[in-house]
Amino acid sequence: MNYTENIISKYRAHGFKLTPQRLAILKCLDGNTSHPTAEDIYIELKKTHPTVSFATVYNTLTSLKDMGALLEVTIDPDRKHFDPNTTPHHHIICTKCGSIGDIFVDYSQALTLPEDVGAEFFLTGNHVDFYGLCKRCRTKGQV
Amino acid sequence: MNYTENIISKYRAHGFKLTPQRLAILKCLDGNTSHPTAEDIYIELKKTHPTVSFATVYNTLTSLKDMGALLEVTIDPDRKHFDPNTTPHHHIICTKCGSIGDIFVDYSQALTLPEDVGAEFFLTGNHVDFYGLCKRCRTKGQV
DNA sequence: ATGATAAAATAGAATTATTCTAAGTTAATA
DNA sequence: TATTAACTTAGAATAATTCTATTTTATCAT
Repeated sequence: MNYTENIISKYRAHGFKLTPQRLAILKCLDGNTSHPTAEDIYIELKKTHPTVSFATVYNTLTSLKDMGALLEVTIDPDRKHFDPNTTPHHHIICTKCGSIGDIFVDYSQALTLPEDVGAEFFLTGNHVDFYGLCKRCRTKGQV
Repeated sequence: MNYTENIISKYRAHGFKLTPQRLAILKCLDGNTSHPTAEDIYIELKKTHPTVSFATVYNTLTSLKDMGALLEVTIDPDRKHFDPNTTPHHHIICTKCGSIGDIFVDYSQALTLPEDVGAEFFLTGNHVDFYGLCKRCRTKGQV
């Protein structure tokens, strides 16, 4: 069962409607590793659904988040990005072009807290951001 | 030389003015580990400088960032937080109360990229966010 | 000390991302 | 096919941040 099919059954299970707009948003997100913003999705949707509104995009994103089928990525200080891949992973960000990539490695073993903090804090997760220059930006020369 | 003295000399070196508002913002930031937002700082400033404006707060924060004396922390999806501690470190976030703590451990040795990614990406830094429940929220029971 | 001046502070308008609202539309079900 | 709760829509509202035009002031040369 792929992403879209999986979520369609989740929508049904929750008694939510399967509207053309929602299906189009799912199609846009399925396998999407570009970490789009709400606006990216809105622009993409406009192509097939010219009357779609931002409210629908945000509403759908919220419903997906609520069902655990979408993650909000807090990396860009200016806007929210979204990630349909909900398996735990980390991100690698190009500080020149802003592109975001995925890193599927579990670093939990190595990421131990200092004793004093670890004794007080109930740890539930971690997330690593890697910074640097992507291949394209490296090649194309300096800023 | 402490934080405030250090920055005062940087301001002088850059030919910037040392205004009472800026000095008050420096005083508010010096040794501040609470990761305040612009509004937090604005509210604090109001106590001693009732006519201060948001523009002054933002302008000063920008000048500090430009001088490398302040870091913008992108952890909260809804607003920017600021950190006067510019030595590399990581953060620990309570998912219940939103408080942000500092972790001064260098995990770089352990945070190696997968070969294929590492070969293409010029890595310059990393940042770890730890998630969980702080002591207070653990103790006070469930949400 | 004083005056000149570039830099900064201020109030409020503008911008941008996101959320809300009210009214019309529709998917799902009986 | 009718009913209805849920959805979509346009546009207003909100909130964080930035911009603008004007007034004020820290600094420096005198």
